[in-house]
Amino acid sequence: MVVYAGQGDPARSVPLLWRSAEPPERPGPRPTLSVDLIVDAAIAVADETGLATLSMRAVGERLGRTAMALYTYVHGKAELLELMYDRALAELPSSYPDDVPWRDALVAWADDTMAFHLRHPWLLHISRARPVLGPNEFQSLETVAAIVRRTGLPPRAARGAISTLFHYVRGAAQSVADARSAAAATGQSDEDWWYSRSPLLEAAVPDFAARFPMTTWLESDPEPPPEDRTPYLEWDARRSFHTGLAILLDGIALQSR
Amino acid sequence: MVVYAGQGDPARSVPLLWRSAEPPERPGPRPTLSVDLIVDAAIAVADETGLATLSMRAVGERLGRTAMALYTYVHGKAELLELMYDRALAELPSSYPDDVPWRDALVAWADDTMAFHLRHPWLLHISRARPVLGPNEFQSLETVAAIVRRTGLPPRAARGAISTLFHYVRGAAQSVADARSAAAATGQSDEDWWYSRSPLLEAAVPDFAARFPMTTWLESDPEPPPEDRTPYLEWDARRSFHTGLAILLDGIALQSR
DNA sequence: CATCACTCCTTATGGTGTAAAGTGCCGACT
DNA sequence: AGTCGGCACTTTACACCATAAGGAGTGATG
Repeated sequence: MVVYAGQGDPARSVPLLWRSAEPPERPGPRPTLSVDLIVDAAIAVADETGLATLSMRAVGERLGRTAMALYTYVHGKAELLELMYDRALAELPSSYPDDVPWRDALVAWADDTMAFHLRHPWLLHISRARPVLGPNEFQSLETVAAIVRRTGLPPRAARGAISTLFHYVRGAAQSVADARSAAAATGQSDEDWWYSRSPLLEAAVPDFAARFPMTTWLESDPEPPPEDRTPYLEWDARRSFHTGLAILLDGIALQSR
Repeated sequence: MVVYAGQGDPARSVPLLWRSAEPPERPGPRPTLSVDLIVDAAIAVADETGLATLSMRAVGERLGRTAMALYTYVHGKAELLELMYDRALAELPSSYPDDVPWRDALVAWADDTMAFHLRHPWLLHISRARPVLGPNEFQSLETVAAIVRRTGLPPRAARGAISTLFHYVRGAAQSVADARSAAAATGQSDEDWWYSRSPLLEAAVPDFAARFPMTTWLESDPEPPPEDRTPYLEWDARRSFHTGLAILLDGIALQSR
């Protein structure tokens, strides 16, 4: 299951996102919570235990309230997710120096964006099909666009390049995040997991090398193992991140000439 | 929420995947279901209504049984998902002609893989962090590897290229699938959705052009609209799919020289 | 014919989002 | 000063979910 953004009531969520509505003084008890507090609590829950365990009850409990208390501030879980999404994006750097070559700037951007998604892996499970239209989402687009513009590409091609860059970085982050959370969920390291399965596989498919020659070829010439104790899958994903990015940037450079 | 593969009991799932266990003749009532029937029903449910509504109950009902009846054949939902995943992959072509240039073969592969994921968008929500180790998963790797090998890249670089290609295609498919399901979920076309939001955005952020100059620049020189009635987001995603792929293949070609 | 392994069912538990209604607070108006 | 009305927050309830536990019936084998 994946969560779709942009599903809240726009008349409510747009002002909330841009904080353009000042709550007037009104009769009744003073609110003891606020949208900001709730969004912060929800992000904390998602960071710590993942989107799957992000329930209205969990967020409420973290604030010493019941789940229903949140509905005064936020119309539902969908709206809360939009707010979380845009809020988290505020963490990203909003500009990169323009006295370095665009290529270096894009590598820095990719690294930052990768690290950001790994700090908040739940972001990867929020679909970007419908933009949230929040200030930080636009700012993040603004930031890459400023770099890509320096390639000299016209707007159309720049849009394509940006979308490809986003996909690439999100895909790579997804790999690493998945590797981590799979390890956490099963309590098995990549190696444990593999060692527990490979004998079974060999038993079930004795003629593996004959049946899958190309796969066998791919697995010849293995990587040297990582020096530190980084889990293999994660290490591999990170390593290939930069080589893949280089391919992509080569392509962009080629297009812009 | 996302689903992780490779979490079932390997001692059970590997033989199930490779169908290497023949059920012996036993006393008791004859089974009226089978793993195959269940997996087919589950795939049908997922294709029709999405992974979010794929419940054990729904699969059971489609077969005229209760949810619990399935547990005799399949240990749980996680195991069922692994089986669905590997089964679906059987649809992919298992080879591409080697008398065409590798570049054309990769474009054909990408198109097929894209179309495949759009036929079964729920596949995109099954994480590939831990491989399922099923026959069709290996076959799909085998198929790309056979093409990529013809670039002349050594195994290590080929692995990187393959992983980048997979990410790219899955990412692009994700965009299109998300656009579709967002439209279905909200009952709004992209245009409806945008038209309902843009006045609100303009009201909330009157100084948009000054505040986000690069974004404004990006949106100058808009694409000509699609001739047919394809929804905009989907049409845009499909169009940029091939230009992005071209960038990527340029990069691979560059690397292999 | 009795046994016994097996399929399938009913029931129950603890989780989810959120609708509906109840409680008590407190600023604003008379 | 007293009352009123609207709001924050709670409790309760409902319809779902996966699946554990245990019971009922089936049908080939001894």
